[in-house]
Amino acid sequence: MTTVEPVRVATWNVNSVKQRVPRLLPWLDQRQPDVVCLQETKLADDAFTALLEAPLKERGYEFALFGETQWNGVALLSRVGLEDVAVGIAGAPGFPHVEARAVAATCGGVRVHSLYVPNGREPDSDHYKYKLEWLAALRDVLEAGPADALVCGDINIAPADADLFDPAAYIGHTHVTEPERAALQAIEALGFHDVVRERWPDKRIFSYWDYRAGMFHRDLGMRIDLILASSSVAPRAEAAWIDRHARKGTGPSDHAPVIVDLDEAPDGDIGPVVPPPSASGGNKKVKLPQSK
DNA sequence: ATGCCTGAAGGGTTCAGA
Repeated sequence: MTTVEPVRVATWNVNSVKQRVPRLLPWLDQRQPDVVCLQETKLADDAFTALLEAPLKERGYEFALFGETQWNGVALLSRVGLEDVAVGIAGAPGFPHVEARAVAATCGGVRVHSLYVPNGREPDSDHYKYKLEWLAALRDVLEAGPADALVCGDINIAPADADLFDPAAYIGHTHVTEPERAALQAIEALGFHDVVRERWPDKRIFSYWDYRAGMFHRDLGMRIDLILASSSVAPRAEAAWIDRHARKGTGPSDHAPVIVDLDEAPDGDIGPVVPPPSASGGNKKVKLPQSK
């Protein structure tokens, strides 16, 4: 079933949800997202539930979790339905055990993936190979999945040099190598659109700033947290931005949330919105906004 | 120094992050 309501979707690497509760709950109240993908929760599922079940339920959210005690951990919050939850990426390798890096569900008619892609550490390391294999498995899952989909999360790849404060400083490092960017492009070749970059083609926009050395205040960051919308969903993206405000102040994550507002499903999915002229009598004509 | 912060585990320090 396809939703007819506008939906606000966000993704945020919170760098320990336990430490971030004083920022997360006010941010939910302020931004009112309908679907929230969290990464680096760093909390086992029972501890997450004990910590957040009450405040999330109070705000109308159901949630799906894939956590572990120390590292990684992803979550998916939704107040527009949470169906067919899938934990992990089928066919993806572990390191060596399967890490808590993916959870997906269908929310308001859209398949939403909350992802924490492996870091890669050093090019050609075992961890780097793991990252590339993991991304290849993700691509296959997306190819086999529903057409209406959103890929959200800490992708740990800067799609282009414009997504780095100092491209020269990153040459030879992970997040920018050709195989990593090719893995992202293989996902985009399925029809996925980087909706934030498409909305702000020339803007300096980052989603991560190192805690050290005043990097945020000097706006020296990277854009590695992405929302990719499938070809059927991308036209519904009415707004797309990075919520830099959430990186300010006391006790922030080192990542900022990324937010996309989806307008209601297109006419073809929900029937005509405007009645035919013969049924509208003497209504004056109005100029409709051009669809993008 | 070549990780300048931050967080987790668990122990008085180490590993991880990008």
